Amino acid sequence: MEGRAARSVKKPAARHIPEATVARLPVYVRTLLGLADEKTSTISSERLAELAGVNAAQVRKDLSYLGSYGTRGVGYDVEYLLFQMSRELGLTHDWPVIIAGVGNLGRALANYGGFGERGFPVAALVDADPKKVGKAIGGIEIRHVDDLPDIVAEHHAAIGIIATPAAAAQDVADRMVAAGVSSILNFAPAIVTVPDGMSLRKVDLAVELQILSFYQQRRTEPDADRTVASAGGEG
Amino acid sequence: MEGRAARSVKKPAARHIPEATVARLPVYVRTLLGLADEKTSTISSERLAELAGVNAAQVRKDLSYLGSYGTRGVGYDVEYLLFQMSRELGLTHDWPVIIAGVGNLGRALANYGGFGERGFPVAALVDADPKKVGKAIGGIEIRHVDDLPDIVAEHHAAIGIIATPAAAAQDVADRMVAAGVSSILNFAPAIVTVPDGMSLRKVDLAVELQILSFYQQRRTEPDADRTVASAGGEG
DNA sequence: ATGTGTGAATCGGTTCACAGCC
DNA sequence: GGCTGTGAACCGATTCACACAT
Repeated sequence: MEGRAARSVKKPAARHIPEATVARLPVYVRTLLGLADEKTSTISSERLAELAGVNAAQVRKDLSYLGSYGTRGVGYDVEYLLFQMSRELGLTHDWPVIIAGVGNLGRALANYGGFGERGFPVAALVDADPKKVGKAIGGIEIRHVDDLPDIVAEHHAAIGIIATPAAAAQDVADRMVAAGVSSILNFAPAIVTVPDGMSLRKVDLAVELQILSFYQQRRTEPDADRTVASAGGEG
Repeated sequence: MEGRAARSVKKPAARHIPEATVARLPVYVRTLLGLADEKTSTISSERLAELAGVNAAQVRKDLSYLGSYGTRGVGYDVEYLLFQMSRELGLTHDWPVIIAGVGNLGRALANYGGFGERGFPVAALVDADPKKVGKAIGGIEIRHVDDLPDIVAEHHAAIGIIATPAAAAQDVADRMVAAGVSSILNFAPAIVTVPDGMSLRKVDLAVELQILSFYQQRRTEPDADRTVASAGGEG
């Protein structure tokens, strides 16, 4: 860690914030928003840690990457911290997103209002099926995936959401990238790759359940003896 | 999420699988299923790594936690590996899940057919609002959250999905645990805690977008940051 | 010759513990 | 006294590199 600037040559790049910390910042923001509502003006790392479900030292270290925004002996100013974190996360303005794939999952995501409420309005829906084009879901018209370049330009969209079947995911990702999208959230159960410099995150709902299933399995079947009432095939 | 030792003396961790490995197993399974379809009979760690989007050494190490299922100089037998991994993950039978909260998100998840297709049929929907009780979504009747104990017993459900508003999440989690659920997937934008020995995973869609927003922000807004000069120091 | 299985090295991240400031 | 900010210790996970099996 190069906390203090040395006389040696150093990259002028902006502070590097560990990825794990970045992933927690939104949780802190959410927590602070709740606190701001109830007029709490300052908060200690200990209390924030408790509310955010992490360790207090973690909170302090995480916040220290943003700068020294706390006051020793006092804590952090809620409003100020919120402002700094929102700015850092780029939450000072909306980010229109484009959802590709209007099958079950895409429809579900389009109908789910939670994106818009939290600063990520769904700007457009695209699908490869001409029969779906022209229809609308949740008030947003479905357009053809070939129009992606226009749509991206039109809405200044930088973030794309992939909700297509697995087989189409990589192709759609490529088209999104070509159209100018540089951040992708992939819900399709497939590995997609993007060029260097782009961001890619994935959420696979079934995988989450399978992970739970692993531990559940171990809990209910301590020694491969008791089987849950079901098909029970065992080799 | 620690495996409890059986009655024997402390078993020296012969079977402990790192959490990070567990999280990748479902991806391997998915990949292998695709390979099995196209009649590939054996696969090398290198090829599997490529398809699963990870490093080859990682694949070998991960698989070695399950046992020595590969053949040196040859690779892994796809079918056999698939069988072993499915068994380990508890995917040899279905796991009925219960979704709590029938707002936008819950409706979206209930309508999304992907859970059932992949071994996690939605056994029941519950909500606290009496006006919603009795209605159905995606063919599944909505029942009152007070009935959770009955519903859990009835369906032998071990996994619960929380899709309520943030404010209700902890209460619902507590009720699920009391009703006998021991694995929870939380979609509500709130921190929930469960007793030791239970599993809890969270998926926050807005948080995923906010993480993307962070990197997007840095990409679009070049430096705009003060210089790191030796005179500055901190504070 | 090929590709697994695994100790050893490495890396990133978490937690500890305390110096420094209010 | 109270609480932040951060080096240092620690811990888990990833990657390397090579012995070993086929």
